Amino acid sequence: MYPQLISHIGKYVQLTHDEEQLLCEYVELRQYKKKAYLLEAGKHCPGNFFTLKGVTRMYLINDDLNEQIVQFSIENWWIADYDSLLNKQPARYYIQALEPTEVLLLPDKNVEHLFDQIPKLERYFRIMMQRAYVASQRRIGFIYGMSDEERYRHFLKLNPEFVQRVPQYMLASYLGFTPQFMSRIRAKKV
Amino acid sequence: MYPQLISHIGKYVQLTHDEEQLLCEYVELRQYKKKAYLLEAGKHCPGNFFTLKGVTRMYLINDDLNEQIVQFSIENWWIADYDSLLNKQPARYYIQALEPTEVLLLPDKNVEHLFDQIPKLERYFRIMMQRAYVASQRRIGFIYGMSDEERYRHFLKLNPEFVQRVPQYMLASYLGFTPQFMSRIRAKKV
DNA sequence: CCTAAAAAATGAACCAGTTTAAGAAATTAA
DNA sequence: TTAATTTCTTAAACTGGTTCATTTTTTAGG
Repeated sequence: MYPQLISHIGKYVQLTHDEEQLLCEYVELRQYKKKAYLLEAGKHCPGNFFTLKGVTRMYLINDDLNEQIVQFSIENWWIADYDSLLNKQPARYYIQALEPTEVLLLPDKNVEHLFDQIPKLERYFRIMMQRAYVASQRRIGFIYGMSDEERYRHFLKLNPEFVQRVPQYMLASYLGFTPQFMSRIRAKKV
Repeated sequence: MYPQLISHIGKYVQLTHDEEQLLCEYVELRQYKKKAYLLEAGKHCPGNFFTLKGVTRMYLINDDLNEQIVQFSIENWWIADYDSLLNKQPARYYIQALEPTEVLLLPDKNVEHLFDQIPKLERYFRIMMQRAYVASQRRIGFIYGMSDEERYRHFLKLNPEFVQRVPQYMLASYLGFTPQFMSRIRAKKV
């Protein structure tokens, strides 16, 4: 049993004890060292990862051969290349552990069969997808509505823990500007 | 019965005739003149809109008091302020008809009861949310991976119909730059 | 069909953020 | 504990895209 997962799901839908049991048999515990890859571009995404402990980043290599981070995940977040899962195609993204990391993998294989057995899980994942979508829409709003500097300060205010856990140049990549520019902003802070 | 909706759903899940019937009783046909609002910021989003005919834009007013378009919808797309729906809070966005537009409203009220009666609908909307999320993630990738000019040309190539149907300054707003800059790009095309 | 209003185009001055380059500081591995 | 590597900082020159002001074209309605 994985109480951390069960309790997260419990915030959205009420599973019976049997359903919890069934789900926990279905998921798979995986551990990664720092810098290890949960997923590499070109491979098929094996399923949906729930972070128990640690931090990961999801990124792609863009046309200029730079790494562009699209998302981080920390404890109690789901992360996956949903494009790869939905359209059964090779992943575009890398997912990499930035600390020693422990995740639960919900394999995509037969997942619809699992959902047939536990329809409440389908609701749970509908809500997770909706939340992810809303977060992503908000991010687009921030990108267009704020200057890079405002967006940096805003991110800092909302996610102070984060800044301790990931190197600054990765934050710069996530926020869409250069480490040099970030350094300039930080120097200004006085 | 609304065959256009039923056939769209049919691409993802198989409903029985009774289920189709039940769903169609649940949705509500609405018609809007050009420039009419399906939703205004500050009000609660009444539910999920499925476009039968026409075009709408979804936008917010940013800190500089400019309209920032976050999304368009055309035939067979769902559109809503999912943040408002999910968190039962007033909408941040406006949704406005750009042509005479006909939509089906799936009211949010009791929608979970409807999903209990037709669990396959929950799967359908999970998939819709996942698709929307993927699209939104891709858009963030484009924003960071391409210059404004590249993004404009890329959008044109993928959505040629669109350019005929919406004024250019709205496209510029959606793509995140000024109408003046867009004009410059277009002039260059020779 | 004509006019007022809305949308699109143009040009010049300007600025937020990039690029390039070099060095300093902090981590990591051995 | 040192060498190697990764991360952070600083500064000057540069550029993609904005702003402001004006003109031209298109659209809608009486």
